[in-house]
Amino acid sequence: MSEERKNIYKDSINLPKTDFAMKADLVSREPVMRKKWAKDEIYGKIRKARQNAPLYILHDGPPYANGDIHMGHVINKVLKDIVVKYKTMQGFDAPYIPGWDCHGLPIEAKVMTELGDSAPSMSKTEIRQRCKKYASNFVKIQGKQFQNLGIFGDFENPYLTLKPQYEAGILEVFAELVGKGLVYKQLRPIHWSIGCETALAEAELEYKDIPSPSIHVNFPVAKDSIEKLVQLGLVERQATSDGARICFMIWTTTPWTLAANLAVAVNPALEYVAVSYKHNGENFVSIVAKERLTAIAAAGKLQESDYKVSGRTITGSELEGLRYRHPFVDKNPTEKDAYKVILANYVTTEDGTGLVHIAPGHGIEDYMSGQKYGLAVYSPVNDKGCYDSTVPDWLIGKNVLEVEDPVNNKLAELGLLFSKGTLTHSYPHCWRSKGPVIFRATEQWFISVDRELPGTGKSLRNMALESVKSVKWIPGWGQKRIEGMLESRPDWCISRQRSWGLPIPVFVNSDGKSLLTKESVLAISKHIGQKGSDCWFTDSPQEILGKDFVLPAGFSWDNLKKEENIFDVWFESGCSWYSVAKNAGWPVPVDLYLEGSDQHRGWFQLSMLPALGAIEKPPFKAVLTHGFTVDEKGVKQSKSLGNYVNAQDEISKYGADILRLWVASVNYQEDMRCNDELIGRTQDSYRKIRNTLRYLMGNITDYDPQKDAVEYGQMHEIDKWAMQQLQKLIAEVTANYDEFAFHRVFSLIFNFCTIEMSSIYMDVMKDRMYCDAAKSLSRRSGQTAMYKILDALVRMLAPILVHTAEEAWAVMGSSLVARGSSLETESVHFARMPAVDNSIDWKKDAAKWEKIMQVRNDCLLILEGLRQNKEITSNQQASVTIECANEEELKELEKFGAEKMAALCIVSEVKFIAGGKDKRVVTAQKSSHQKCQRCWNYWPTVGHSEKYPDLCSRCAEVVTEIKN
RNA sequence: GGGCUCGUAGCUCAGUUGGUUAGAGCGCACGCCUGAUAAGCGUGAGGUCGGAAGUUCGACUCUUCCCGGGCCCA
Repeated sequence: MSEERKNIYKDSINLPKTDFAMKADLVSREPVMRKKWAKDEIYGKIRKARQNAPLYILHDGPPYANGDIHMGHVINKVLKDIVVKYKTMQGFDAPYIPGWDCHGLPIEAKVMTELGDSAPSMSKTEIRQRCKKYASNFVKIQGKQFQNLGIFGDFENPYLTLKPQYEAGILEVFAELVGKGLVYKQLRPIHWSIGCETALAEAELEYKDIPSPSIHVNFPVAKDSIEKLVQLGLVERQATSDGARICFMIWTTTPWTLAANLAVAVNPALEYVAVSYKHNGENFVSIVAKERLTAIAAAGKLQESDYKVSGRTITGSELEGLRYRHPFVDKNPTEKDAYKVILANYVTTEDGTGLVHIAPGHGIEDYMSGQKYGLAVYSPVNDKGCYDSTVPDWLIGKNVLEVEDPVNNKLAELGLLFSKGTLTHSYPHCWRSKGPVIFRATEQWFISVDRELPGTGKSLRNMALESVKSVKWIPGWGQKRIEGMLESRPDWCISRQRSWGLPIPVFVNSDGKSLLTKESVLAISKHIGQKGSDCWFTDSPQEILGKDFVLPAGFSWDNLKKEENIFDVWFESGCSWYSVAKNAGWPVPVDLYLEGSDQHRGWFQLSMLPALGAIEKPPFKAVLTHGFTVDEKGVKQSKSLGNYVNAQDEISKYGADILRLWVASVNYQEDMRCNDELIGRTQDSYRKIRNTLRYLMGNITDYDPQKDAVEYGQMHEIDKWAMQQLQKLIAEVTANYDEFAFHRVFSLIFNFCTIEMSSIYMDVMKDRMYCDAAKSLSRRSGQTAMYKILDALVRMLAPILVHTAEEAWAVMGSSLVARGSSLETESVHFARMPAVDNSIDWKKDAAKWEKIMQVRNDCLLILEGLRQNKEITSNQQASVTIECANEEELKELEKFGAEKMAALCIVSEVKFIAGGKDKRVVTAQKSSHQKCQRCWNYWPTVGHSEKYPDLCSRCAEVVTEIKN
């Protein structure tokens, strides 16, 4: 055959042609697209286009305005964007207003570090200005980084917790809570830096190993309780008459807190015994945990022969309520009951005696137990770390860090110091003064979760536990999780002793009485809403409250002092449902909150409480949570472990669509394994999807859906099959999008591209698309199917592959994408999700096609045998005989047609015959026919044409037509 | 230590109310094609379902315990 003739044939073939490049080149292509979106103000246009559509509100949880974004941000924001884009494509008006948490300690701490030595000379207002600048800078940086992921939203007008208007919203919610009597002031232990005379947050603590005193102390059991111990059988009556000192033995590393001791805690489940021994010549019987006996004896340098253990063992729960005498405080300094044994689960046998000395004013657990047992929050220590006058004379005025010896000496003098040693352990220190931190109770503001709201008969806790049931939690176990947290949570401490935040709007008069009413808060909110919270530090009380504000009795303008506590930032972000929704005109509850599962304790819970307090409704209808990234072994990622994935690097290396596809491909409800390799592997899936789109596009360049469409009823059998598979795909993809099961969406689409399209349909269709006459009905039939598949695929991919879908949409051009609206032509993100064509019943033919595909698989397997024996190279060279074991099957296959089966298997020819023994038998051999020089098929009709003896009759016809 | 949660082939996922030899795709190996070509097709090898015990005629699916992760607390 001459070269010339070969070229003629090749030129007569309809090969795929498209501008949709095989190489994605996402890294350089994506930014161009984003610029165009920004220039065209696509987000604003989408909003406008949907302005009369039903609302779907996903309310963004504010990330902290600090640092570059990491994988956690990527997952969270991409998931949100997929939801928003999908809902938009389903016809909803789904706005997305991003927000940032701007106040709080991490920023203040960072700024203080940057300021260094100049910090102490600066005013609060100056420091706050720096903080504001710092936060605003990161809002810009992160906003840019989020948009680089292809996220659409109102990034020009995000909600920021530092905006005056937002702050006013917080105060309006707070006013409601105040009005309902939920806000109160109480002592509570916090970390206190003596050097800086300030409260410290967890983040301001530095843990250092230091030696501390380690002492075992005997607390004498009160007389009536000794009798009880005898009755319990723990102490022998003999011992009481022998004059032995019966004691509860405790262990502590902070002797200075003993002065504030109000109780002794035991674990209800642990076993306790009484041990008798001699100490400095006196007889003792001490109650200790059985498990700690040996260690205690060793600490007191007792040999095994030196002590005797009571026969009986009792559990801690039996000790509850027994009383003791304080070793050196004669009279209980508080108004409330004290000096008794209480129960606490946190008491362990890891160290100590199994009995824990409790000072509710000097430890968080102590405080919690104290609340439970109605103990006072006794904290006889002032700002400078010195005892006040309520302690015994010999301690008054002394610095608590310098009383180790006096306390030990006093205990020794009383004969109650069982042992004295030192212990090195990790202890918190102040990050600025570097000195050890103490726990000390100061006055804090709380929101009560157990007080009843007026007129409801319910507390916030009751309401929360009830309303949790009306919220849809995705996944479902989220409900159990948050319920557990709500059941056990203490009152919410909302005050912080810092500068960078919204001041708690409280005035105090000269008697120390607080001015905090619904009216006062609302008045302040009005002022702050206009001037911002800086005005709290600059304006006078009268300016802040307004001239017309009427002071309640007992207050006058000349004796009002501002408090300087600020709100816990969680209260600020917990009011976003109000501040943001009010401004945007959204109905509350909103449709969806979507955050990491750590927010069950955080934002979800702390949004519910203010909302329930203010409007008696939860702020959301549904809450979706995702897990966290772990490394390839499933271990938490951290910079120190070196298994950290830098999100910025990944984005700039692979492009946003790869990251997005990765997010969509994994089950976010669990931990997500993540490293560079795993993200890189997503490229393989991406390429398969991209090439599928490319091939479909290439085959419909000469197709016009307006003129060339073939009706479903007129379509080729195999095209009908493809159309049916498409309907099935659309139904399943949509259902999974609706359930936020994006990894199933991915898997469905990807498998559709790989199996139904690439491996079956597109392979089979080559002959018809390339070789049939360009305008033939058979080719148009295939094009119609391919067009519909392409169109649907691009739409279904759009929420995930935002850039690639847009690129495909653009290449497809207006002739292929127009749907009446010019906006739809402009961007795929205006388009609608495809809907199932109800006139196509994909379920009806499913069984038939399953059988046919089975036969096809049998054929391919036999052909592979021929190929390995080198009898054939391509399947086109083979003739296949299918022997059917039963008549029904034979009929069924004959009805389908041998020619179609040959096309489906891409072989020379297929024969169906009756036979086979008990199952279908497929045999194949090299075809005896000639190869058509145009279509390369070994068809019986090759040579039939006189004019083109090297062609099959189909090709001869097509070529003749072209020549004419 | 507590609450919630996860553990199916190298990877990402399916496995319906417990029921025949545990599936898919990717990756890998081998082969084919060279008219989707830094593409495409086929075949194959890989799990006994984290481990142990139990319930059951029968468990990846139920129970208990253990091991190893994660989030949140302490």
